[in-house]
Amino acid sequence: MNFDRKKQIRFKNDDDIRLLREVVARNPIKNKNKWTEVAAVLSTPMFVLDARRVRERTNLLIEQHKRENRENLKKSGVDEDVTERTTLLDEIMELKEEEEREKKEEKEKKEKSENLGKEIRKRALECLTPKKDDESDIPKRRYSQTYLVDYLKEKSEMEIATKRTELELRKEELRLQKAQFDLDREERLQRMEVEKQEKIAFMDLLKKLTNNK
DNA sequence: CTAATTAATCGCTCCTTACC
DNA sequence: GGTAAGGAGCGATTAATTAG
Repeated sequence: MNFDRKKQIRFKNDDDIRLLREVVARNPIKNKNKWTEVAAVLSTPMFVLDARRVRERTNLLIEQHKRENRENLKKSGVDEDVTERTTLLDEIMELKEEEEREKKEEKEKKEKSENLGKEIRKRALECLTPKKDDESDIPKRRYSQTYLVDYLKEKSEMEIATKRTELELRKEELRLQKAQFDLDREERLQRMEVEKQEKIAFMDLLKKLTNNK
């Protein structure tokens, strides 16, 4: 028995929607401290939340959403209901994926440039270390200096070249990502619109039927 | 009603980041 | 280098909800 444990706060569907809206609006995936803001916005005296609670609830919802998607797919492609709830969850998942991709890329880039630096330094060092005596017809100092200059030149050229290609690649990637994202969003909105129209048509039909009675 | 299932809380640990 | 601070996730425990 633990007496200092808080009373549990259960999320209702409305609460979930409000939560998901805030998460999409503020993107705490990218700015960790935003979890606090989200919690502050959603908290009322009756419904007290902290950043951790908000984060854990979001994760739980996403887990459930993923599970549902998997199951729908298995049951031979039942389309998910197009509701605000699922739309929001999809968007949050995209935010998460985007963040992950960015982190991975950053890491890879860092490693790459580190390796490049190491390599060049190593080679420069090799050329600076004294050779055996039998090569001494070339003055040591001159010998190493020219090589050092060469390597420095090589180094900066390589860096500029790789940076340029990396930048172009990155730009292209971003463009594609954005295009895909916009496409997805457009598709979802359209689906929602179609559903709304169908609902309206259905209601009209109902009205007609009842009036004609 | 009780048993089973699902969700919330919390302690702990691991990771990253900032600072020395 | 290391280490303090804070975020995040995992798992055990407990509480609430649902099924039977």
